[in-house]
Amino acid sequence: MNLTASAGQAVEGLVRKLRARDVLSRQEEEALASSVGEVKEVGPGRILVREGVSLSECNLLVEGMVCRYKELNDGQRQILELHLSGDFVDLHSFPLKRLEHNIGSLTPVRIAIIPHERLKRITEEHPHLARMLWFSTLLDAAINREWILSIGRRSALARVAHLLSELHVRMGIIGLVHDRRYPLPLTQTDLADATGLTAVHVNRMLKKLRDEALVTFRNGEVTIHDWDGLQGLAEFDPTYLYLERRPR
Amino acid sequence: MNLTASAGQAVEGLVRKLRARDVLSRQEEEALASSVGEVKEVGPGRILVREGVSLSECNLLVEGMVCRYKELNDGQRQILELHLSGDFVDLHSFPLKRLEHNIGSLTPVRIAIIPHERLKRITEEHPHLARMLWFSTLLDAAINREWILSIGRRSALARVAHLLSELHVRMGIIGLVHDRRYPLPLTQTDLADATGLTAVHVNRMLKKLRDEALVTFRNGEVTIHDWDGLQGLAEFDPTYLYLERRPR
DNA sequence: CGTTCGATTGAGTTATCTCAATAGGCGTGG
DNA sequence: CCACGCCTATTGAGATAACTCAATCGAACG
Repeated sequence: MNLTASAGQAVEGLVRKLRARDVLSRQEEEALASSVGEVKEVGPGRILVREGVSLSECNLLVEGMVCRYKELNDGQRQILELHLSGDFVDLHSFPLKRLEHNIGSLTPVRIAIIPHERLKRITEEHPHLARMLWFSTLLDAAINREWILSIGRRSALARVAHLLSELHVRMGIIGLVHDRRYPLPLTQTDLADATGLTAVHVNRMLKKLRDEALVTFRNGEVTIHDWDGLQGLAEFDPTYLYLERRPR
Repeated sequence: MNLTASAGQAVEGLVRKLRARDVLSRQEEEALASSVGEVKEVGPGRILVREGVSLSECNLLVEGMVCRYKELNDGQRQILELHLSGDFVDLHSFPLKRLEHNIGSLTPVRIAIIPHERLKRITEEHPHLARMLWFSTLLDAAINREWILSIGRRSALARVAHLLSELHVRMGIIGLVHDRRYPLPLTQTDLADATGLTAVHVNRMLKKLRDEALVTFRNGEVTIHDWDGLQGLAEFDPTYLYLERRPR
């Protein structure tokens, strides 16, 4: 059936992400796919979820890139996390019922909508799958914590290097790294808002990373020249991404 | 029965925390209490959970204060979150199976141990309670995100003010604020590690907050002199603590 | 009563920011 | 097809928030 096929496609990225960490049964995959409601397309630079609004459905990112962010009164923005295809961007709105931050699209995106009602049923009928979904929200929290360390204690250069390293690994998982390159449709201002720096300073750090032949970020594409050197500089250790498969 | 009584006491703080946000049935409370295994006491400055170690139980903080933290190679430390009585400190180890950061005691603490096996049973037999536990891990994530904003974009003064504000509210929930004062058994170095600053600079910021008659932190105690002024300076808005009770 | 740890303060340093100017790329409309 | 305007990237120069180093002081502790 057509609808099922597209629902299957919609959850494909998520399924791959979960399977990288644990065993997902056929029934569980079906339960996920059958939970997908509408699939919609949204342009870049749009707010997908606004802070404080009462929610009754979640957004699964099928294609494109989105970010979560908060702003201060003077207009300063802080990006809290970047999301790639397959990320269940605001799954946490299911237990929380609202978000305390915004979610915005950075590129044109395709989004699968999953009603909270369906998720509730999953927690009742598929406890193991529910635990995996729980896990995936905690993976976001682990990324949040690594960013706290990064912004709080790493130098500007290491912060940028760390972010590009994290994205390299996460892009790799979803098959978007080819020949040590991956797409990164961000401006230097976005990068600054993600690292707690200024756009001007990010520019200088990128130049330095380029000059030291570690990475290049240009024209929306990142090229890794020296992965070991980059990881070393950033003190990047991917264990916080919980990539090993679980025992059992 | 004696054991039940002490288990009831052990989960009391958590129960209060959950009840501040949703309805918790008698059976659910019992299910929680009956999940408590050992209750143990640990001295200050000890590591309760070490990063990377495979885990099969969680720690519920009954009394005292603990923190999660990470360190860089050069010894710089970043505190990721502070936990108070009633916090289910490493509930996230249930889905994650290991942590990517350390958990250390800041004071003498009393800890209730809850085996993962019991939690698994809760997810199978008490889906609503399981969702509340999920919620409580996401509350930590919300705090993490607010810290990212704070460290990334607030001034040093506002960062310290924000942290003292957050703790004021959280201490209030568990009944530890009396007469605009609450206990805070941290050194200025700890505060620095939580805010991504230097101990020296934290000292100066504390002096400034004192001089401006906003807050005083001295002898392990915080006194709020001007709550509105403090909140204003910090741009502190407690909605990220999800304190409203859920509809239904 | 010496030792240690945390708090405090001064003085000089530096990483990062701010302001500002220039240049490149790209879309739109004449 | 060119010209204009806008957005992003780049670079220089000067400003400043936060850091480092270092000395003093007080309280706790054995």
